[in-house]
Amino acid sequence: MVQFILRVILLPLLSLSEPVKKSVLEEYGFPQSGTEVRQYVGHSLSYDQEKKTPRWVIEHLTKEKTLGNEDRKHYNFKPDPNIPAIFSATNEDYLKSGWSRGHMAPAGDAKYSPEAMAETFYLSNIVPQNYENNAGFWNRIEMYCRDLAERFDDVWVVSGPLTLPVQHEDGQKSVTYQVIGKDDVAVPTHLFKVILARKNQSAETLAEGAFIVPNIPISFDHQLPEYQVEHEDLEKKSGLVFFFPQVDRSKGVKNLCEVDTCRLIQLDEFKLYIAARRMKNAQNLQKVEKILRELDEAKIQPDKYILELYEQKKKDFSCSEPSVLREERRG
DNA sequence: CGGCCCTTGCCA
DNA sequence: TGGCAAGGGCCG
Repeated sequence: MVQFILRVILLPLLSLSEPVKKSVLEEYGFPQSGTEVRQYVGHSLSYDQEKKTPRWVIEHLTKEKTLGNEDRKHYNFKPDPNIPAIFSATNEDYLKSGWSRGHMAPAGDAKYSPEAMAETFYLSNIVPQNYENNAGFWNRIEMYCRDLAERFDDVWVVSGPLTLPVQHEDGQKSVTYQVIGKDDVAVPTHLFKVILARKNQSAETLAEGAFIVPNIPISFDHQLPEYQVEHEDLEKKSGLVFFFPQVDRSKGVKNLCEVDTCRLIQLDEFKLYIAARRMKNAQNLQKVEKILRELDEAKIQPDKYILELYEQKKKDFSCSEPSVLREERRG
């Protein structure tokens, strides 16, 4: 009888007062990693709350999206309102830091939509980038991607920062990277880009290239294939998997630089492009003349497009009523 | 195209 | 008065 009372009545009571011990995980939850994917009009990203930069940014580029007249001059960099302030970079972090605010999803890919363009200026889409790299080599890659969208129907681009290890003289390896501003925004040692292109929605035409670019000045005599790496190599270095779930890879993927050119614009072409841009925006005859003079000094032959612009501008500035600027030919 | 910086003008 | 937004000039 005593045994019965112990076993059937007391033990259950004891176990009720002393329930199965919960794990710390169950009791307190777990650290919120903040690795969820954020969706914007023109791009999606995973944000790195420690580094105060994106981890990766993906965009779907089409020929249509490269059209449009939205002007980046009307937009400013600002903290992403969707990211808690303690995890966000600020403009002050970048100011006089020696590093520029480099877009991952380029503003030039968002000219079709004011919302999309405004969102590319959120600091969640920005990493500290070397000035010359940003305006030069990286810019040329972005131009190549837009050009690629002319030849392919769908282009997906994944971009992001890397902090890669270096080997020291004693053979040991370590990861070090600069941080800037009061928020310690991480300066990447390298940037990566994965470019996937497809024609006519057919898996047979899939072509991909993966690239790792050091965050330093890279002159115009360098070309994209120099920085191409194996898909798996980038996955290993970045800790990311670039699998593009919406894309059928079963038929295999070709090497982008074998199927397409991977040719970046040359210095003369670049200067001509810049000159045409400036010509379009020039507000008086003196500036227009100066642009042509500088081209001449650089021994660059003006092309038909820029000469047409020149003639149009001359007319506009001599007449009292400027004619409406014609539709631009170049994106 | 990619950026920086200075001036202006507005408002609390 | 100081801070912010917009615009213009400048450079690669």
